[in-house]
Amino acid sequence: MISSIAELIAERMDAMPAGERRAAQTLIANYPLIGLKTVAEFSAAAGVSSPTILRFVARLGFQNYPEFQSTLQDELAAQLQSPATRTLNPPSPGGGATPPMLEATLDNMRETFRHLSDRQLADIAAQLAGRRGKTFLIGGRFTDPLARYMAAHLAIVQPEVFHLAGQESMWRDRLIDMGKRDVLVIFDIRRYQDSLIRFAEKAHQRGVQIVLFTDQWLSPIARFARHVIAGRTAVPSAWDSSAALFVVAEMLIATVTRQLEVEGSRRIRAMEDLR
Amino acid sequence: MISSIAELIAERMDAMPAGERRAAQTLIANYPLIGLKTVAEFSAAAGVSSPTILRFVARLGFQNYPEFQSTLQDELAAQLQSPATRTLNPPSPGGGATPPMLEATLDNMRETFRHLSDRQLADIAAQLAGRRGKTFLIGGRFTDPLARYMAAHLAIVQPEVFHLAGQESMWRDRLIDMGKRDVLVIFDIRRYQDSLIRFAEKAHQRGVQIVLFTDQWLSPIARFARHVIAGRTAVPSAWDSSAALFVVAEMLIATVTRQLEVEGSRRIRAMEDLR
DNA sequence: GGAGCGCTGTATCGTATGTTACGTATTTTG
DNA sequence: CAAAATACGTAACATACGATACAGCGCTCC
Repeated sequence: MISSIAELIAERMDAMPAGERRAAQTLIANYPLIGLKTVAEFSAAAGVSSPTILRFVARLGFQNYPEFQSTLQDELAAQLQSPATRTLNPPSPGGGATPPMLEATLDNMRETFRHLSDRQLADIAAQLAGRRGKTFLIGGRFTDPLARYMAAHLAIVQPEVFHLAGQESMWRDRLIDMGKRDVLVIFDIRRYQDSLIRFAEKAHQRGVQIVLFTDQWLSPIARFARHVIAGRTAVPSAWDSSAALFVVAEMLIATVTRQLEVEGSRRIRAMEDLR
Repeated sequence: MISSIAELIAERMDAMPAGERRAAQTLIANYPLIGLKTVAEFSAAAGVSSPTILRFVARLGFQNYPEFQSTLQDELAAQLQSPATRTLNPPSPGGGATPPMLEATLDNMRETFRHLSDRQLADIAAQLAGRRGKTFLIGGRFTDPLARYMAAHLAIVQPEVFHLAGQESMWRDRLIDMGKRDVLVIFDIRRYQDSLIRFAEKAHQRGVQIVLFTDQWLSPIARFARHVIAGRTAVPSAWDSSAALFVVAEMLIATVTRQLEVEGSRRIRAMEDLR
């Protein structure tokens, strides 16, 4: 089974004429980036003419150059998105091999945070801690527990935190209470739920600031969101993993708590007195 | 010092208008491949028009789109040629190293799994997948969302999965339905809740098999539990982290799903038909 | 409430890019 | 060694891509 273009080339290289073989070699040498550049650049790097490059990709079975490039890009995307192939990983102490699923989860978290700036986290935390308005949280079928988890914590350090639960009609009616001073935290990963999208749109129209937790393919809600957190979800399982989003949520909780330290601890003490 | 485009974007994202921010987000979400495609494809993915994409790259300081693409390619080339620098020197967009909290969370997971044998996980999964009895899930104040999350998934691949919600009196009465063929999954970390402990004890007396998710100090429920999963919870935050337990839960969900593959997929198909 | 500014999308334009035709060079074969 | 076939590059072509001008719209700030 031939999976990558590199293999395909290696297999047919011998059956190629001299010029095309040079093209093949230069492509392998700096794989796959040369193939993503223009035909002119490729041909210059290989020291052959443009038509030779085109004949080369034609011989590989592609209809035209763009098709060849698309395939290369897809291949690259697969490589980048599953860093499982990465050789360097912190060696698991104790000698026991870490299960693939844990491996993937840890990678997901690292990847997620790699694309998440401190600045962005700080901004979101500030928005949540800024006590000017109310905070609403809601999630989809599988992610609603994350919304609950976050709500459970935030509700302790500050007032006016509401988790939107129950039937759609229930929380849709809560829109009436939302304004531009308020924040709506939404969790939505594939398959994106229409009800949530509609809700987000209406909230957006009312000027509500939306913080979206989604996957790397971005829920359509991203269109309405002030802040978007894109977590990696791919794991060797029948389900997507929300673990990375969970960790981001915990970090936000921690940051918000720290910012509200003074009032927060006062609240907590008052709460304990109430028991 | 700004080395990657991702950093550059993270820094200027806030100063961007809505449309360009959407472009930035989609680029970050599938970094960097979208940026290597044509302007038309990029704009379609971001849900904006082509000129917005061009204004976006212009704002990043590039003279034109090809220049932007070249920079992305160079960056990618550097990454591909030395995969070592990728993990050792993770170019986090914020410019800083991995945040301490993420560091601690990752450590927690590794530690948690180090003390968790495959055998134990397999046993628990078998217990959950063994379809002889019902499955109940419940959690404490902060961990109940984890119970919900697990219940949401398990309920799809097998029947008779119940999350115990609402007031204490509610689920206490459900004890009547529980017997020795049933499994009760409990999440309980500090500060351990009396109500949960009482509930676990009564369930144990009825012969219910208890699977306990707790922290490293072990909830008192451990005494009644058939299986105990002790997750690390310490992080530099005012709160404990449930992330490790979350990951264990996800892994169990995955394993159970795999074991029930045949019946599970039949169930899923039947469910989709019902829509 | 009105005027000004800034952002965004539509439509058009110029051009760089991939593609093809054709002539020359090079190798292969009888 | 000659003749044919294949390979390669030059040059002309068409398409699709990036770039730009302009108008509509919403937003902010007097």
